[in-house]
Amino acid sequence: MHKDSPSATWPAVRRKFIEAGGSTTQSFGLGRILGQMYALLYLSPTPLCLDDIVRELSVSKASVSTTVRQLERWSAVKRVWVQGDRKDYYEAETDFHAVLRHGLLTTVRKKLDTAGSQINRAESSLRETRARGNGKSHDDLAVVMQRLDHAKQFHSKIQGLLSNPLLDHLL
Amino acid sequence: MHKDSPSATWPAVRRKFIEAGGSTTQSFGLGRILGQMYALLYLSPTPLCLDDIVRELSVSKASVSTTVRQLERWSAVKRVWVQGDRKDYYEAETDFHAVLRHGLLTTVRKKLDTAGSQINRAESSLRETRARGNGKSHDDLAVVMQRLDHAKQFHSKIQGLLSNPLLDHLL
DNA sequence: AAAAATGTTCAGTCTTAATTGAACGATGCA
DNA sequence: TGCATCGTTCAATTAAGACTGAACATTTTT
Repeated sequence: MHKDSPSATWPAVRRKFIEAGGSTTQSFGLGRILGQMYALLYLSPTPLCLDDIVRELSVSKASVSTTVRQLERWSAVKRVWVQGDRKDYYEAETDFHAVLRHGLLTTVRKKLDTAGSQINRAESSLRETRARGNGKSHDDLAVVMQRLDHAKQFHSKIQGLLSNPLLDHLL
Repeated sequence: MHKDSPSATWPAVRRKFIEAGGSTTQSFGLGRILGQMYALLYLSPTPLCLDDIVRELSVSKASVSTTVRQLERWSAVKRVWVQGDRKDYYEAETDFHAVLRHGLLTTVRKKLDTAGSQINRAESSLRETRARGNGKSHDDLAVVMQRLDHAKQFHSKIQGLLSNPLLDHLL
């Protein structure tokens, strides 16, 4: 009998962690590189430049360039200045709370917005349709209207929750 | 000048709504059919069988079969019995609260779980590594350890939040 | 000014995962 | 039992979008 990982080397541990970050973001539908890159920066005690990242993750510079800007938009990483080097250096934002609020929540909110406006459009179209008696029985239309209302109501409840200051408190 | 949609027909309104559902779920990384199917059932005053859905969405029966089971697992639809028909009929669960809790939250929780266990594994590996002095400066290792701890802490905070009864209250 | 270094953009490739078609097992029916 | 109806499964296809290579714009260095 032998122990599974009796003594992992530091680079091995790091690689594992980065890989884990990648598959996590991948499982959430964001790309793999996003997570790998954030993990890499998160474990790095010093800021890294684009080519560092290219080297560490062996991905194209194009990917790094676009992904780093995505992470920046989410305030998950920030650009930092390094003495006497014109390269751009990046470090991870360690305040997850800020990342979540500024990045994830606003993204979700945006998607829910477009969904909501489509519900509204459907509802008002339907209201017009109902005026003229189009094919559908009156009872059926009533059911549908009631459901659209229900959906609208739920939608705004969620929207409210996502911008509820109480949520910030819980985090 | 003319009004944009002065009088949409009922089938047109419905198609729009279904399409909207599809693109919403798609934008969240779940397939397109999932949303279309739920939207269809949600607007239907009566339960539908698999072939109804195949006809309405013009998708393969295979897709309908697998997707309906996914929706069922999330308790987003439920199977209902129809007098003297051996086909399976389905209707939408209109209690979004239940769907969210039973479907979405458990899914997210599961993904966070695997992420969390990977953080833990990394941390304990690193603890071992630190015992022997492997390459890295002691200060750097300290920073990394501190960050892994920080991540672990945040992770459990989120896990807690997701199973917080207070969350149910807010919904 | 030429060359090098750096970051960005975009058309094209490649990977992942959604979707399908066809074969199958099961269940009811004549 | 033979036939029809349903639903499921799985290998294969297809579509979506992640990722790349090469060309480019910009700034720095020689």
